[in-house]
Amino acid sequence: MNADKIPDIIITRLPVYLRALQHMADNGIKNTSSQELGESVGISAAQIRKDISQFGEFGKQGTGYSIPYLLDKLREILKVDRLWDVIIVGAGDMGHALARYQGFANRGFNAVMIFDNDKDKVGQKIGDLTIEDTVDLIEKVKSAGVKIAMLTIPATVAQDTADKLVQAGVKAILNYAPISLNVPEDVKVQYIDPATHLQRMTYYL
Amino acid sequence: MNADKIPDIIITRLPVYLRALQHMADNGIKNTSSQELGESVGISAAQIRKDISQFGEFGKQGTGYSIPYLLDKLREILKVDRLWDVIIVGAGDMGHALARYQGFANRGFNAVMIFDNDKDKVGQKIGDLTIEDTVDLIEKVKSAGVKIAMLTIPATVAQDTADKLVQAGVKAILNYAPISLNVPEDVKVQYIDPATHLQRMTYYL
DNA sequence: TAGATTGTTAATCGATTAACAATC
DNA sequence: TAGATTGTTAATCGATTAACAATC
Repeated sequence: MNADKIPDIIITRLPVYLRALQHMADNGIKNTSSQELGESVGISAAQIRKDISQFGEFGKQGTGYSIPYLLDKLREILKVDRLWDVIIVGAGDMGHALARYQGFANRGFNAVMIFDNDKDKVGQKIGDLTIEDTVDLIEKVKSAGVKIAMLTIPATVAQDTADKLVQAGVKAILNYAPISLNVPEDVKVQYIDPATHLQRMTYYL
Repeated sequence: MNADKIPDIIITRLPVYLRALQHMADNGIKNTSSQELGESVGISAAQIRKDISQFGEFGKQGTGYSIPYLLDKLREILKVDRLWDVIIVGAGDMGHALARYQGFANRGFNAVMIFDNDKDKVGQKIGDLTIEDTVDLIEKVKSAGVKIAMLTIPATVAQDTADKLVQAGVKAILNYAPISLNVPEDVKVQYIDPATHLQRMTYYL
């Protein structure tokens, strides 16, 4: 294991490798090469080898990588060899979709609470979850020790709510609100904004 | 206007600038500086100036950028100074959420069709749209000339469906299915996978 | 005018690629 | 063994930052 600081850009690629390897494993494939993995994710073989080798020697000359072994290692590196509790803030259409999303459990995540500030929604059930009042967010998240939140609320209240999440001890925010958030250095934010993503492609049309 | 090839990474940042500037404009702010814009999106002032200057001289020494003017220019560059028709493939929770999403219209996009291969869903209404049968996708998309699609279907059928989209003439795919897609060079793909995004943050927890 | 801020250059920094010895 | 493929080095390529003349 290398003790140096790993570049952020490498960390962003590892989940993509993990996903592709999981897909191969699901199809009963036991081994792969940097070449093959690279083709499946659209990244050069050299870069795949370089990225993976930052964390140890997980391959074998001549035969490549054992998929189950590499899966184990990547999950360990990304710390998804466990189940993280996650909260959802905002019970609109997107919050509903996330609360019902089946793809989290086998990738390391478990939605444990959903909040909304609309009193009419509080108490309603979405799947296993009951919508809770946002006024209780800080207290409940803090005492449950949840570190990860998904934000699906209007842009107008997103910064305020992010501040509350930070107060509650949240360290990772997946932000669906179409606005940039300002958070302390030790809090990570990832952005999902469909319009922004679409606008990254229209330039080329 | 610079005729050189603009690096892809610059194009990915422009929509973020656009979003922040729109936000400022909504608050009645008329001018900004690279410094101020940079702070709001978490990017250095030098980089903002460099990015923007690839396309022309849109600022003024001493006073910075006129927000309405820069908005116009960025929309023109990104080609979102018009309304793009977009289709949704997959009428599950995520497809529903996108079909009802209010944030597209004022950012250059208009959902015009939604498809699903479940015969029980075909004919049902979601907002203004009626769910159509995926078997008709190629024909309908081709004849309507739609160039942009959002894919909210299971990973198992995503590649097949992407191939159909390509056949239908689609050149930009926003892929919500948790799998890497292989498409021709002239087709752009953006990925939105909440589990992948979350896994990019757990490493740091 | 004086102060502020751009657009741009050069320097620095970091990421990607090519190539190959090591070795399974 | 012969063929394949890794991990790693050095070279290349590209992106970011610092600094400042130009100028509003």
